[in-house]
Amino acid sequence: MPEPTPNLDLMFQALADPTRRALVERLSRGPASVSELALPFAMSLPGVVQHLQLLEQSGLIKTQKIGRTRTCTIDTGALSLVEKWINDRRIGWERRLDRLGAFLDAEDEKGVKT
Amino acid sequence: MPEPTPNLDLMFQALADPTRRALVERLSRGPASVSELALPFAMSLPGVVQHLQLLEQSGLIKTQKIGRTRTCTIDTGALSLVEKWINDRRIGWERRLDRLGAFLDAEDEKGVKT
DNA sequence: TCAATGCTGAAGCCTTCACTTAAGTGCCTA
DNA sequence: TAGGCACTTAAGTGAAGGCTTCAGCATTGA
Repeated sequence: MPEPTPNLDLMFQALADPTRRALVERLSRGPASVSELALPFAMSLPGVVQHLQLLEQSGLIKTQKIGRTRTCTIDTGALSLVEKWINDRRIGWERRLDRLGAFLDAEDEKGVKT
Repeated sequence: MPEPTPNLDLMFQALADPTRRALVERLSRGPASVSELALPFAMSLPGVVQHLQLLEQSGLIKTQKIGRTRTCTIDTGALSLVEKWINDRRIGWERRLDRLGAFLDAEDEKGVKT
C-alpha cells in the first residue's frame, strides 16, 4: 500500500542520522570539501563519505569534483520539499480542528435555543 | 561528535518510512483506532502496531486506550519542530547567498570604478 | 619523476529494522 | 458467564545501516 515516494523516503532517512544532520548544518553555512567536512568527526574518512553519498542520493546536497578535491553544497530545493510535506499535513490537521470548532459552536447554539 | 538530539532523530526516522508517513497522513485527517489504521495495509496488525509505537515514541502521535480500543491522534507540535529545523537551515543558507550576492555586487562596483 | 594529498572501492562486522506467526490478556455483549 | 473482539507480547528471521580497515588511483607540488 505504501506508495513509492523514493525521494521523500531518502530525504527523511538522510536527515534521521545526527552525523548527516550535522553535515547538512555545516553545509548550510557554505560549501566545503570532503576532508574539511570530515575533520570535526571522530570517524574514518570513508565513513563520512558514505554519509555524504547518502545525502547526495537523497538530493539534499550536490557535489562536484575538481582536480582531486570534491566540493559539497546544499540543495535547499530538496529541503523545501520536505518542509512542504510536513506543512501540508499540519494544514490538513488544523483545518480539521477548525471545522470541529465550528461544529461545536453550532451545537452550542442549538443547545441554547432548545 | 553527533550531539544527542534524540527527538529529532526519532522524528525524522519515523517519517522515513512510507507506511508510517501514510499513517501520519491518515491521522492528519482525524483520529482513528489501531484496527481502523491497520485496515488499508497489507500487513499484520502487530506490524502496524510496531509502526505506531515508533510514531508515539518520536512524539509525532499520541494514543489513548479506552476500554479495549486504542485511539491515535497526531501531535502537530512535533511536526512543527521538524519543520523548524529544516527552516532554520534554509534560512541560514539563503542569508549566506544574500551576503555572497552583496559581495559580488560590491566587487562589480569596484570593477566599474577602476 | 616521486612523494604526499584527497579521495574511492571493497570487504567484513555488528546492530537495528521491518516484518512474521503464535499465543496471550482484558473488555464488552448477548 | 461464554465468546468474541481489540489489541498485546514474545520470539524469530532476513535485510539494511553504520561503521571499520586495507588497498587502490588520480592530482599536485617539490
